[in-house]
Amino acid sequence: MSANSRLTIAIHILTWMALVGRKRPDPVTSNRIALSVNTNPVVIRRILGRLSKKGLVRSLRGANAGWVLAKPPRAITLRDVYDALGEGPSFALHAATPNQACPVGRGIRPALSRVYDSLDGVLRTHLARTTIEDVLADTLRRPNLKRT
Amino acid sequence: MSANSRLTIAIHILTWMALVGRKRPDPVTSNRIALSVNTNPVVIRRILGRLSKKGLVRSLRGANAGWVLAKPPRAITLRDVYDALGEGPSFALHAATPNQACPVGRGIRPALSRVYDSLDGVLRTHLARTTIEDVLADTLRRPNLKRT
DNA sequence: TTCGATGTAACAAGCATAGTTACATCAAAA
DNA sequence: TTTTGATGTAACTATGCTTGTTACATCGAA
Repeated sequence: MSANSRLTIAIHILTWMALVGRKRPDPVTSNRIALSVNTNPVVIRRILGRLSKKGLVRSLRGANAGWVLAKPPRAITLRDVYDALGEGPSFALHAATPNQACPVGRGIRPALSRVYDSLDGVLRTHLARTTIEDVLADTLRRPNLKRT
Repeated sequence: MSANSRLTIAIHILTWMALVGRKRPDPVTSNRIALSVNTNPVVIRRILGRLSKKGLVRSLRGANAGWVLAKPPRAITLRDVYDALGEGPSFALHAATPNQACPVGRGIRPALSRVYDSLDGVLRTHLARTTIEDVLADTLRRPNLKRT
């Protein structure tokens, strides 16, 4: 392990909401979601907060409070989720500034930034090809064929 | 920040070795490399160790000891470097096993694994298109045009 | 007004990362 | 054969991120 699991949790949340939303459109609580994800409701709310800032979900308050999808599952791509989380790039540059007196130390950071930016673009383009609906369908496909 | 910088350091090392190797093919020490990267020689040796296991560099011992590239810079792609480091995937699955009594909790991990594996493939395909020679060329290009 | 959930701050435990010291090992050169 | 300087790796530390947790003010429909 080394990376964080926030994208996984976010997709899990949205996929679960998509499934539940098929039967009733009522808002769901962070508590119920946490039961499926198996974590603390605050962890769920933290991520839902980011998703709501980007318009993927909405929170309702008062009696019958909770969360609802702001778009149909087919209109939410994994790229939307990735962008909503606003994580930094997958690869970090140097922890300490490299030697600026060295030609490589001077020029490597901009060169690598370009590589990493390009990678991020490829990543996001690829993520855009899968929707929450796709993930839900794939998630529900497997458990049925229980033969090994 | 959040990700590690080992890929950055590894590429820096190889790029620096490629530049120095242009003038003389002599082995270079982890100490000299560390001066360009601005870190501790042990950090350099740790990464060189992984690169040598995958045949990208070779270490020489005795008098005049040090490191040399095992291939020309044009024959080393960033995918080779990425693979040599053997880092895990960019996105982690759940820290705690999701609720297996829930259809989503049960099926989401295999579904996401497929997504992440596919992402890794795209990533590596893209990395394969850039060589250390390319990075060196790009690294040396900028510093000359010092106008702002 | 009540009541249950949101939204967020604050803190703890566990890990990974990067840096550092120390030292055994090695092999070419003298 | 001895010297010498660098490799290769273990061990430890400081720092920061991640996740989990408690606590609580805020909100708004019933």
